[in-house]
Amino acid sequence: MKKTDKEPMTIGTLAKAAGVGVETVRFYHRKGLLDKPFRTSGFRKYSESDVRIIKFVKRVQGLGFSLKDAQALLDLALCSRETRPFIARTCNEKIDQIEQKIADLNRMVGMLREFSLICGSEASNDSECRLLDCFENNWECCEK
Amino acid sequence: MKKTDKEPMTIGTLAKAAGVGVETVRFYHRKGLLDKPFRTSGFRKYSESDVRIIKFVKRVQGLGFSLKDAQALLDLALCSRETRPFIARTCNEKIDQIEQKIADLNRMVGMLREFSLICGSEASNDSECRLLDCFENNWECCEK
DNA sequence: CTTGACTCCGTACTAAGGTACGGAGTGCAT
DNA sequence: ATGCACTCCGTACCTTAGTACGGAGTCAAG
Repeated sequence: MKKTDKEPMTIGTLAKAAGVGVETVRFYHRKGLLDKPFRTSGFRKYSESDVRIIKFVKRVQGLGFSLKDAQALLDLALCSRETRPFIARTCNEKIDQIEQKIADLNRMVGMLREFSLICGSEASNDSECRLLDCFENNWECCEK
Repeated sequence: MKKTDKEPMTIGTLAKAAGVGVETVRFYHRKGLLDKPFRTSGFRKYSESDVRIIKFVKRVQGLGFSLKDAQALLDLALCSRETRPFIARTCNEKIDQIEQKIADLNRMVGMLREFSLICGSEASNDSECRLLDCFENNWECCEK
């Protein structure tokens, strides 16, 4: 165990480690995504776990979820006998949400593939092909 | 062919048909998602194809894409010999993007399931289990 | 030929998620 | 002990994607 690993960071170091701006960290405090930090003479002090929280948030966000969603996921992070039922329910809701999204994205990819095959290939003729029409026909377009 | 199908609509009729507000239609004009419409004595006149464009945009948006993305998709909506290579490339980029997102979401669901199993079940002990840790370890958490 | 619903336009506002500014205090290296 | 980088705080500003406002013009039914 190296001593340097456990040394508290200032906001700038944290921001750099997490790949965000200092202002973003302050913003996350305002939004309650990060707890009120310890301070030494006014300066906020952070640990590795704060880096992890920010990276987590950024990842969740990158998948198309809001900060509020990220917060909900963070909130179910710790389990105990009391929180278990709530956690189970929240997890299942999240899972349903995500699976819905996956299904939509899969339909979207299928449609794009179809479109690419028909409209992007040299073999195709000059007939107009509208992406729009594909969407309309329940994503089962371009068949003819 | 019924005559009524081809009658031009006013902005309010279009908005209702597409399930958006009148102001949204005007906004889409400003953003260039809808072309400058024909006008009869000042009033914009729309056709069914405008309804389709708006529905398309809304659908694409619902999948987590921006209006800019929607516009790009609209732009490649018509294919011809000249546009084919560009269309194929754009489609494939989009497909890659989406598949990446799907893969991430699948990992996310897997992790949530695991978490739900371990932390949400009555059988589990009181040990701390952090969703965060799961995310960190390449989403292959909670195995033990 | 009036009345009510609809449309016109520019401008302002909202909410989310930051990003920037500016004056003051702090910490540390020279 | 003096700089310079870093931090503090509140406030203002930015973008995206709309939503609302308000005064004026228009259409169409009675």
